[in-house]
Amino acid sequence: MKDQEWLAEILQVKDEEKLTDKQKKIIAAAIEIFSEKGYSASSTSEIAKRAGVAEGTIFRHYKTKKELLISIVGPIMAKLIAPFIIRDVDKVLKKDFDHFEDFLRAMIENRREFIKNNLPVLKILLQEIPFHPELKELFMEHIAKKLYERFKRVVEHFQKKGELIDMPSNSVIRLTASSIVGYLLAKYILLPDARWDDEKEIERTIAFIMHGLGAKQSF
Amino acid sequence: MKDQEWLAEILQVKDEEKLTDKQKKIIAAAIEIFSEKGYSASSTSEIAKRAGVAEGTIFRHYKTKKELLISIVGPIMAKLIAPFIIRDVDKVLKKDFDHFEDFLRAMIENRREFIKNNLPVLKILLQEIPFHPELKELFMEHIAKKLYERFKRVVEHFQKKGELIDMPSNSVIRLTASSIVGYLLAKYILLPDARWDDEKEIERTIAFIMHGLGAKQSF
DNA sequence: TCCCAAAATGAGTGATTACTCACTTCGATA
DNA sequence: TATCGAAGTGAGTAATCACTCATTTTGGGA
Repeated sequence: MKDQEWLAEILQVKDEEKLTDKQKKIIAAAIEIFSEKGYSASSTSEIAKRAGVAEGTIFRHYKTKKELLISIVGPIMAKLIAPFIIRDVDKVLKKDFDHFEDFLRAMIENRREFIKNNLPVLKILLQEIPFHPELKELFMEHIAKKLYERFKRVVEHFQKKGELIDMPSNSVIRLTASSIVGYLLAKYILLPDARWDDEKEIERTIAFIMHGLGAKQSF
Repeated sequence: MKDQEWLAEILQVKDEEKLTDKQKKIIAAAIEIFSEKGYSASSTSEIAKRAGVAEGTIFRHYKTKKELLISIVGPIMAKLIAPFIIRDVDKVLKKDFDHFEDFLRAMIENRREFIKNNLPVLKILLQEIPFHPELKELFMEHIAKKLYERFKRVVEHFQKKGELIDMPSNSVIRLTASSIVGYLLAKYILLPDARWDDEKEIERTIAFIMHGLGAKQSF
């Protein structure tokens, strides 16, 4: 783990709780080990050892191992959609962006830093969601649903403006999200060691989406 | 587990080994439990119990738990690229497909059934690849690399034909794969319970790719 | 300096883990 | 039908698991 900016970021979320020095070390160690071996294959004894802490200290602050997982992975979900909540999307639509293209560019730029800084935690989230129904519901109900609703309004706004193709918004969202998530997944997970000309790749991705969904033709 | 066509499919690969009845039950149980709880959280005792077999029987056929995992997940990789190996891609290009579009359609159609029948095993593969270097290398070296090479030749073929945009083949592949994998992931993993008008969604996806990468303009 | 609640400790708990092995059962062949 | 290697068994093993708790250490206010 060369880079530990994510620690600062996740701790910032939890600052209100005034964490002990050892608590911070526990969280840091847990993130490292969970993302290296997966939640189930990680033992509390190993986390304690890497944190330089007695095993009992972990259970003083977290009743169970799963509570430790959720305390790590929960806060990241809120931050994931924060920029879509804080500024109301309607205002964003009417003032800031003349074109869908600009909206996409701003969104990618906005979330890129966040993803880079929180990569290990996002990896854990992605890995564990299928196996923890509480996590899945937390994500689906409070994150995916809201993200979907807001994105849908953006899409329909630009469809009415005649900028986007006349296609069910579900499909527009799926195709747009696939392209963007595909880029992020390739860059950060599949081929993290490859050389990436990020600016060009992002522009290619945006151009691809706009040509694919532009309102030149109908289906 | 309503549908168990995948059992027939994976056993078909292993037929040469003349598996015992109990061996088949072990494999079936292991696939179910691995895909339900993940490899690490699955115990050999539970697998034995669900297979209706003594725990020792598992270790008569597989030295370790990990060997059982690999015996399940390994063969599926070969089948994943089989259609790209059996018929040489060059012949496919020169005879069967006049347009990139037709190639995409045939590829999606071809792999759809396979993915449907092998979903639990593919889920296990996807989940466990990050944590098992042997698996990762097996996949990267023998599957991803070959798939990439062949796909690259297809893309460059249609670029020379003037059908595809003048863009680095890496980016063309990334954008195409994102769109297709995005559709399959959404249909089978993210929203398996939603109603899908598959024919329309596939046509939308292909049209999206062709408009996005068609040779009308250059970058 | 004393005090005390919160923080931290680490030996100890029973349960569960992957895996072993001496033994029994099975089934094809001679 | 007798034989023999492979298939199957299940009690047993040491190690490790998440978690507990009586006890000690710590740090800030009086």
